[in-house]
Amino acid sequence: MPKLSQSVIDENKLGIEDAARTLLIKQGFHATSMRDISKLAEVSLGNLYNYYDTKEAIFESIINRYSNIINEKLGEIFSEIDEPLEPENMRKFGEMVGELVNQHSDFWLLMYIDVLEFQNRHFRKMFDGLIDRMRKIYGDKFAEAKNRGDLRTGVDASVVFTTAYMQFFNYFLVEKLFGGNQHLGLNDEQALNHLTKIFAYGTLSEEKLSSFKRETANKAIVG
Amino acid sequence: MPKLSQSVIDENKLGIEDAARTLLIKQGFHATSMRDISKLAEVSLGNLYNYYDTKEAIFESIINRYSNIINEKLGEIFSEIDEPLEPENMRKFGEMVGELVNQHSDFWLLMYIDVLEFQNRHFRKMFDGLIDRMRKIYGDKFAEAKNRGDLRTGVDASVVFTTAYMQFFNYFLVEKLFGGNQHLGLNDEQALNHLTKIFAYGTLSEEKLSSFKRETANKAIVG
DNA sequence: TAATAAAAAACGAACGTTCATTTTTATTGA
DNA sequence: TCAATAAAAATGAACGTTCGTTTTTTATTA
Repeated sequence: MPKLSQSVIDENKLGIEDAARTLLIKQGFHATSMRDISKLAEVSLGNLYNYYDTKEAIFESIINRYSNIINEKLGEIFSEIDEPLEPENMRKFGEMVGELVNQHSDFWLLMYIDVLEFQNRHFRKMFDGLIDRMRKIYGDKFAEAKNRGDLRTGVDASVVFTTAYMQFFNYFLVEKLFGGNQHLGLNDEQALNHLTKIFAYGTLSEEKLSSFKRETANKAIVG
Repeated sequence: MPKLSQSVIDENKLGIEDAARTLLIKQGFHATSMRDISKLAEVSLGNLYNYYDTKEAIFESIINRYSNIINEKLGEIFSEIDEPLEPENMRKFGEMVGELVNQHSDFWLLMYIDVLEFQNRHFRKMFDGLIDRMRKIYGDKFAEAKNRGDLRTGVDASVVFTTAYMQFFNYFLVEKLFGGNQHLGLNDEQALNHLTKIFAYGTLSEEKLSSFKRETANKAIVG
């Protein structure tokens, strides 16, 4: 029969990758066999090799496809946050990061597969130079906030926001994948409030803070 | 021959587990074969089964042994921190967590193996009820700090400290295993300073903070 | 009918585990 | 003190499966 149209090929590949992803996140890379994939995808074993050269090629294709989705979602999240340093917005940001993690936890399972099997070859770009990307998105806002005097001296807004991103991210990952079971002793709502509070206002009371400022010792830390 | 002395058995098991761990963290669970382990441990394939019932049993024994070491190291770290909320101490704490992560990054690779292959069955206890353990260790100190008025109102010291722990932990893990490559745009020393600053004093200037307090809106967040 | 997709069969290699056999050595009796 | 012994430890070939991949055969349709 003649060559399949590209759209049909794409559909078939999507079906295969859906099946493969389901299995991969459930049991890892090596524990997932090509026979498992062919069975779940309802495609013959041999035919898989008409679409992909190797098993790893399936894994890579899944990651590439999924990365695009995640980056898109992240872009949506960032675009919704216009004033990233406002506590309300930071909390909202954390909330959206939490939804992303919970809705797509399998994506991060794929990342762990990548860390273990491929030294994170395919996922390195997720974290490499993370702060530069934040600066690209919010650099102007950060500069404005600084000029307005919104920021404590010695604190870099892009570091704060990137740190907050990592913290929210990690909080929900631990809850979802690592059996955190309310590891902060709070439900998600309360945790979001508390984390936001810490990032915005810190821990120490103003009295304590000013007593610290009177001392000379903590040059590197006191800002 | 009569039974080997327990000390010899323990030595032999240690040798096997050292080899197995080396391979597991390099290539994952399913990619590591019993033959690989027997070769590196210089023990015959069959003899492995005199020491362990299954391959998974080797994995479990490694985790149990390693968990004890890590918990001991964590205990040492905690015991060195007498005033956990003092910025200097918090920074010191972060530094020690960093050393722990860097010296034992393979331990957390084992955790990712566990997440993928065994739904984190063996590692759940690492995070489950984490904050309760922190309260057990520092509860008195936290209460004292609160009574002294060191803490911003509405901020729970045990949440702060647990959060800081997670943040330090995650920062070094990302750098070590996920290709972070100075993902905060700072070297480790600077990052420690900056993170400590955030936890102690927060982000917002006092002017900004007081203007927030005048508003009625952010009841949940403003503390 | 010619070209291509899909399916089926087959490949050698490797897997975890078992087991008959050999080697080792702590104990024993003298 | 030291062979003899018996029980445990160590061995490596072999088992039945399963692996990723290749090759061959069959089905489909412009």
